[in-house]
Amino acid sequence: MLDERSIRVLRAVIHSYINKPDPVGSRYVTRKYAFDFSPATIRNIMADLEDIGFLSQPHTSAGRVPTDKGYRFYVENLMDENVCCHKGLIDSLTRRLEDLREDIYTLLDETTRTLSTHSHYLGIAVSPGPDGSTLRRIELIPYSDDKIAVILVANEGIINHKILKNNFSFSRNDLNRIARYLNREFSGYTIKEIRQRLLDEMAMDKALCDSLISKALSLCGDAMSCYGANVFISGLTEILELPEFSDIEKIKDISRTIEDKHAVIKLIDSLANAEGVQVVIGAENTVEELKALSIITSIYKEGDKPAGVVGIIGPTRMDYSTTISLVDVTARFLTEILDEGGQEWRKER
Amino acid sequence: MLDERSIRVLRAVIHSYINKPDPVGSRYVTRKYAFDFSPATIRNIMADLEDIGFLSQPHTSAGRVPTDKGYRFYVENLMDENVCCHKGLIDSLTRRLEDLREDIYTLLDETTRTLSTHSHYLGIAVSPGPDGSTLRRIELIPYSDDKIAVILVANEGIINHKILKNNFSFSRNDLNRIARYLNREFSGYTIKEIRQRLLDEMAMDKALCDSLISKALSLCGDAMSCYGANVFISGLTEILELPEFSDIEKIKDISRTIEDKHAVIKLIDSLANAEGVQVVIGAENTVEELKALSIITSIYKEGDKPAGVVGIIGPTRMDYSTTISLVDVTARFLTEILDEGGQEWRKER
DNA sequence: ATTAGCACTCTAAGGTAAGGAGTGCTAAGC
DNA sequence: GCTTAGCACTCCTTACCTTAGAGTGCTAAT
Repeated sequence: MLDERSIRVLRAVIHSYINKPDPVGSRYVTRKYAFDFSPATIRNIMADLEDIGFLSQPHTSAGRVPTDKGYRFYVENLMDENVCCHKGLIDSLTRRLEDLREDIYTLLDETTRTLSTHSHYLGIAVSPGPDGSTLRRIELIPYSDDKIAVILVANEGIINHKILKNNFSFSRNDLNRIARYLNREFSGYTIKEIRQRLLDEMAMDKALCDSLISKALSLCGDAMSCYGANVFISGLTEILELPEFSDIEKIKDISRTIEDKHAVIKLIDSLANAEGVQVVIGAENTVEELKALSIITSIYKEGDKPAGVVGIIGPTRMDYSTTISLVDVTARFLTEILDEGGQEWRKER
Repeated sequence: MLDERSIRVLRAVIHSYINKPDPVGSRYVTRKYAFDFSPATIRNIMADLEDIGFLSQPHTSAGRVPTDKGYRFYVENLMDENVCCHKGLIDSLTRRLEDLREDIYTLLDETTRTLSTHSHYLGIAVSPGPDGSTLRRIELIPYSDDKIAVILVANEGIINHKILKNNFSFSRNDLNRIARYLNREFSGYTIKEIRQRLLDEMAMDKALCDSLISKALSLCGDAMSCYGANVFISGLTEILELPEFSDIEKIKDISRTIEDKHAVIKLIDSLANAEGVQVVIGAENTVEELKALSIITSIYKEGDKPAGVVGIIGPTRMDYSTTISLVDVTARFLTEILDEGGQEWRKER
């Protein structure tokens, strides 16, 4: 489809533009990227690339700028794949996450920080959703006369606590018995499975009436409802430094978007199913406010189950090859950390 | 020091500037604020106010702008105190915090959101520091072969969990015994007191060697170390709308500051000791990046002990009287909510 | 003590011109 | 037939100038 020369030119334009967001002209390309042709020839090639839709001109007498389609082609066909030794990243990840491997919230928070300082874009992470993670223990603690603290300890270091109104006023003894029962019945299952079983058993139990058990089940159900995924985003300071965000309006768009966690979760969820690194470029995005941005994500796993998502949000002219491998490495790193924690538990079980 | 007329002028200038950040001129003051004097007279008065340092001119032929010192005088002497029926605020606080009263983190997060939407500035909150809060229960849960999840349930709905490397490998039975011991010994004391007692007892215990107890104590000590205050900030979108932040550099300053939680905590801590609403105006601030901003805070309490701080960060030309009472009302509201939760517990004890 | 009048200052906005970067096209060269 | 030098053309950017307007400070009159 494209001959060697066109590809060289496209690559040159993209690299130049990634480096500095100024339209790149034919003369500049010949000089900077050591072409054996004159600017005029390059101009012809560029005109062709514009016809295909890979480049565009901000105005008649300006240089060329890559389009989303151009980036897409670049990412899929002509990226340098060899940028994979993120020594610095691995180092700081290891250093910063060493002590956190069991508390996934702090861990993800630190991860986004590290991602953003290394990429100079926004680092994002979504914690494992409720469904996938496996319950280790459930603990019931009397909190006040009519309230109970329920603590769910799941895999991946997730600990979720919740304080519930207790309509039945259990004694401490009751609570212990309920806790023992719940642990016997449910630990080792995923939250999703437990929810399902709760539904089943409560349907059955309607007739049957060991009231303590049915109360226990309803308690457990309450505890697991609205136990949602968490979003972490950091690096606003980083992207404020980028020339494309010298316009306040763009910053407003972004800040609006990232303050609305629901929107982010929805966005990320749509990418959470595919294996490997996902790249969404500019207008491919479904969220209006982010159509000027690119998103690179990858899932991390716990054992063999997908757990959550990490990634980076940056301008469309981002340094794809570096950033993609950055995200890739980070996701693998997280998977590894979670595995270490998980193995012990699986062994124990 | 100042005659009636000067005060009227100062108030007029400040009100006008708060409303719209344009230098205000003598003619405008006479017209808008119905003075019986000519612009020339007002000019003379303004010149006097400038001499005292309450007003200043951006440039020779511009109107006047209040200085930090001017705001200070305004806040201390001439503010309308009567803006105190924040019906809307109370309503949305009540509505949004109804179900959260036992989980202080979510509660504070929602509080900052509410504060920022109502004030259109940044809402901030700092959760109770470790020292003041009272331990209700401590719970030890085996997490994996060599790790223990320690869960501290404190007053004010704080639940803090932490996963510790367990160097002694306790059996589940040991853990239960340790937990029972710790609860008997320490529940009802503040974290600060417990830390102190731990130090004392461990010094004594060096000779004495009921090893389980000494291990328990060291475990407890670990759990309580680095259990720090948490900062919540929201409303970036709000302040982006303000005309004074049309300059990117200012936004950078702010975003740098609020991404650095340590700096914020340090800042807030310096205000946490005084009773009532604290107002820091512009350059009175010690943090370089915030010298263009004002900070209004108030402590909220749990029982009679100061628990944490809530407040608002905004431009120096903020609407002090409204904002101050907003913060005041919010702090009282939090105190009330925490009290409801606390009373039950104190009764039970 | 107050104020009308006036000269003066400074900014913000608009308009024009020059400079420059880059293009597309054409015609000549290899 | 592909390449390229040359050239006219377009459009943005910048600087500079001008003008209008808002506001001041001073002075002299009330």
